[in-house]
Amino acid sequence: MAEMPEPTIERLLQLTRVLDNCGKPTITSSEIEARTGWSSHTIRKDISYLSGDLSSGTGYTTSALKDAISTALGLAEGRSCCVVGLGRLGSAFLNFPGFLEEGFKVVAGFDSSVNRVEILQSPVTLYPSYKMGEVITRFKIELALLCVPAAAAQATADKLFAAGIKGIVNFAPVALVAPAGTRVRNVYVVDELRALAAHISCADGEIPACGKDQ
Amino acid sequence: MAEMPEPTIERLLQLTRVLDNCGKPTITSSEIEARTGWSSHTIRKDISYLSGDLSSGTGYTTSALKDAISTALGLAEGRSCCVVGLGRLGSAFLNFPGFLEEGFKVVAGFDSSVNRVEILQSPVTLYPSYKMGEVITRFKIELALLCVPAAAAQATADKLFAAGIKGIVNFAPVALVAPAGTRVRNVYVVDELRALAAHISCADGEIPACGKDQ
DNA sequence: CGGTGTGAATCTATTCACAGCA
DNA sequence: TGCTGTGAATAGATTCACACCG
Repeated sequence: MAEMPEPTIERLLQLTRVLDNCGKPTITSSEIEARTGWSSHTIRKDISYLSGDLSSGTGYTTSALKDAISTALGLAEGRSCCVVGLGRLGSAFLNFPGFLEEGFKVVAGFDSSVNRVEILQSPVTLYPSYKMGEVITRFKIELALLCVPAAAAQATADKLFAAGIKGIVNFAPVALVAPAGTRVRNVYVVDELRALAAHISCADGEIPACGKDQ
Repeated sequence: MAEMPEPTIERLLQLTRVLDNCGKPTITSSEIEARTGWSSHTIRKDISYLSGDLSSGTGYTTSALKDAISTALGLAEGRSCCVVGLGRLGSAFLNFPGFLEEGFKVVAGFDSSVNRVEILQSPVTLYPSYKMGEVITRFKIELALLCVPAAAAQATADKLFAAGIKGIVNFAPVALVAPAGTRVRNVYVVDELRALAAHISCADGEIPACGKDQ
């Protein structure tokens, strides 16, 4: 079995969302094409990277496919994560049930304000930021949701990586520098709007040169 | 000037974040490499798709580069957008100043609950959902932030596209089907964690086949 | 020289075409 | 016949190599 291309991984990740909402025991590659816009060829190729007994003659068994993606991508492991920066966004994550449902356990929250750490009600244990290193090591936390202000984002990320964090979901509008072997994924709504706007300009021909649609 | 590859567009969009936070009048491709992980070759190639007088002999003039990206990608236009679904997330967007700073104007909010529309305080005019088509046409709204529950997401998206919306930022954990000429960008934190987890598994060698790092 | 700009070469991903299976 | 699975062909993006400019 060959190495999975990066885009394939991204599509398989998305594909589980389609399978969750398809409501049928079986699904064909062309049905997936209709729901995603990816060509059935691409989808079949993507799925061919997985192993297992997936095609019941006609179409794939949705549950088997979901499981295959889950194990192939190492999503069945139940990883620990933490929330860093307990402002409006960060504290909302403390009470969000969706993480557990997908196998992620939020085991700690951090904030530089000791006061806030003491006052906030939360089902997750909260710590002042200076305990980050210790707590991350102790609970073997691998992932972090970084919700601090932009100005503090890089410094905080540095501490997280030093403590052994492997991946950060970054909510600050800043491009973080990250050491080798780690990953950052940025979530910033304005940037999503900008990406959409770029493609609109392109489609309208307002703009000289630009990639094509879908 | 050739067509811009899709990945180039994505990187140029990200690049403005680096330029915003670099604090210098000029920046070289290798400095950008250090801050982003993309090779200086790739960056120079990306920038070569832009037009204008960008390289002052040594390095690029940051402000000129920012402007060039902005015009090349059609981001200088001041597009109108709306918020659909005024729950916790949606109503937070009504008061968020970051959109305007980047040239996006939130001109309407919609919710299926007439009651909620009447009660909510907001700097943005709010409407009941059945007025979506009319309002979107009247104000030439091009973009939507879709913050409705997962079960309502596709139906609402269909109405938005029918009304002429060109791009949706989707916060529901659902893969939306979208007509040709339109775009959807998904923002869902759990999926970001899953992507990180997939790459961790890969790096740890826990998983048979998988793309490589960075 | 230390940088940028860009055609050519390499590497990667997608699409095609067809064999195999229910 | 309609679908999956996969090597081969095409298209696409990145990397390289070198000319060129301050």
